Amino acid sequence: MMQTSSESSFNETTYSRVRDKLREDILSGVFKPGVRLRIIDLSTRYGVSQMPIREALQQLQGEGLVNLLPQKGASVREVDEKFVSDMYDVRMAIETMLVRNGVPYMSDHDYMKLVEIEEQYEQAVEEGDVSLSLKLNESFHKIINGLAQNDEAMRVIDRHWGLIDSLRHKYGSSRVKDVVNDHRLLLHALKNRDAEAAAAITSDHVIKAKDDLIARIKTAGKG
Amino acid sequence: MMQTSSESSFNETTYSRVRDKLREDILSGVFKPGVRLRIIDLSTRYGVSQMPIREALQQLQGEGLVNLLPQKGASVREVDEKFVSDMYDVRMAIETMLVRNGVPYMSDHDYMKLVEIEEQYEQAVEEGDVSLSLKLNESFHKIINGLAQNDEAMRVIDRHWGLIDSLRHKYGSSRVKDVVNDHRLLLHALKNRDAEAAAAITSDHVIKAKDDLIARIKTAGKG
DNA sequence: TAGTGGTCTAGACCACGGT
DNA sequence: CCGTGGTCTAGACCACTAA
Repeated sequence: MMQTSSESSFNETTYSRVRDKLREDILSGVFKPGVRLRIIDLSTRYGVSQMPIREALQQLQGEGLVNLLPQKGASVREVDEKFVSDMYDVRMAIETMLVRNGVPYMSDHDYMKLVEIEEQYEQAVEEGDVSLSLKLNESFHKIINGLAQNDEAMRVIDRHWGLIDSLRHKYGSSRVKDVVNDHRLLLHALKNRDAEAAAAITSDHVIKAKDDLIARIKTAGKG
Repeated sequence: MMQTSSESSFNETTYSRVRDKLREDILSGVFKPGVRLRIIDLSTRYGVSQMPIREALQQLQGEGLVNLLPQKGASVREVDEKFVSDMYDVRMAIETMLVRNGVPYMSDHDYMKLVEIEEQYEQAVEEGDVSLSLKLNESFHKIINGLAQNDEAMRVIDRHWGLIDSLRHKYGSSRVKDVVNDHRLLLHALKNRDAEAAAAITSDHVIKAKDDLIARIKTAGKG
């Protein structure tokens, strides 16, 4: 059997393809939190031998999506309330730092871009386009986080966020109105180049998002 | 050839052994930042075949110690001034959050343990035992960071810290006196269960440590 | 168009857990 | 003490690079 011959995507290895597909399968709920991931099963599922599967699992462990125990096997990361809370606290800490450090580097062009995205975001909210609004919201925060040019910090919050983000899609949000308000406050602080105010608003914003998601998970669990 | 037969350490796989040895070799300077890591070389060096080496490299990439490019190979992570600065900013953000969240959970026993470690620390400093003082300093901060019980946050700051820590050993510190003072201030805030004061002191403490290390790297580079 | 070196497969090895 | 399934080895395969 040839290895990567058939329809070989350019500059893409087998393990990276498996990793991306497996990540997608986990985040879309094909493999739910806690389930065992048997290498042989995955091997037949993705049509490759065992080693590329293992490499993919190693990498997904690095992303926090998978638990991997020597001689024991792999399982999808459990996400409980505490995990969600801990992750949001990490995000809060880092985003607050990033906005505080980033404000001095913000150009007028950056600011105008933010205003533009916020307008599109509010329109998407108005029209009830949940998918688009989540995407625009992500762009909004990504631009702000990027101002400080701290690649390590960006990697930390990008890396372990997949599972949380899938929960946000699943449970939605009950505070879109409030989010819009937070964004406007933040834009106002940014316009004034007020780093401390922007940091305080960001901190508050993330904590409210955390409390909202956890509340929704709780009620869903009871329902 | 048997695989893990000779002197098989209990419950330890080949890749984990290679990973630990390779990490040690990187942090101790056997493989310096930027150097290429050839799988075949490592394969002969550690006396195993190529796959365990690759798995070890995948994991070390997850720890940020190694860069890994598909079809290109691996290299030891470059550490420049910006990397050090970025990592310290991440640490500052997370430790500040941890101490703020942790203070309400601190028991009297925790506090007494901290006082005890600080006494040992100051004595080690007095005696000029650098290795011991670094170790005690680590214990001190680990206890404080652990109060909030945020495993994810702990993982983030533990994970990518190896390279920075090796720099601290290499370049030392010019502010041991100042560190002792910071610790005492911090203990005082903790005694009063003043989370905000403790957070402010922590933030300041980490930033000073960053500036000190970077200054030392700079002067060493010029010297 | 070699040569170098990363990647994949197949099968053997063996740790662990249930019988 | 056997079955299941994770792990390792050897060698083949092939992507990239330098002439």
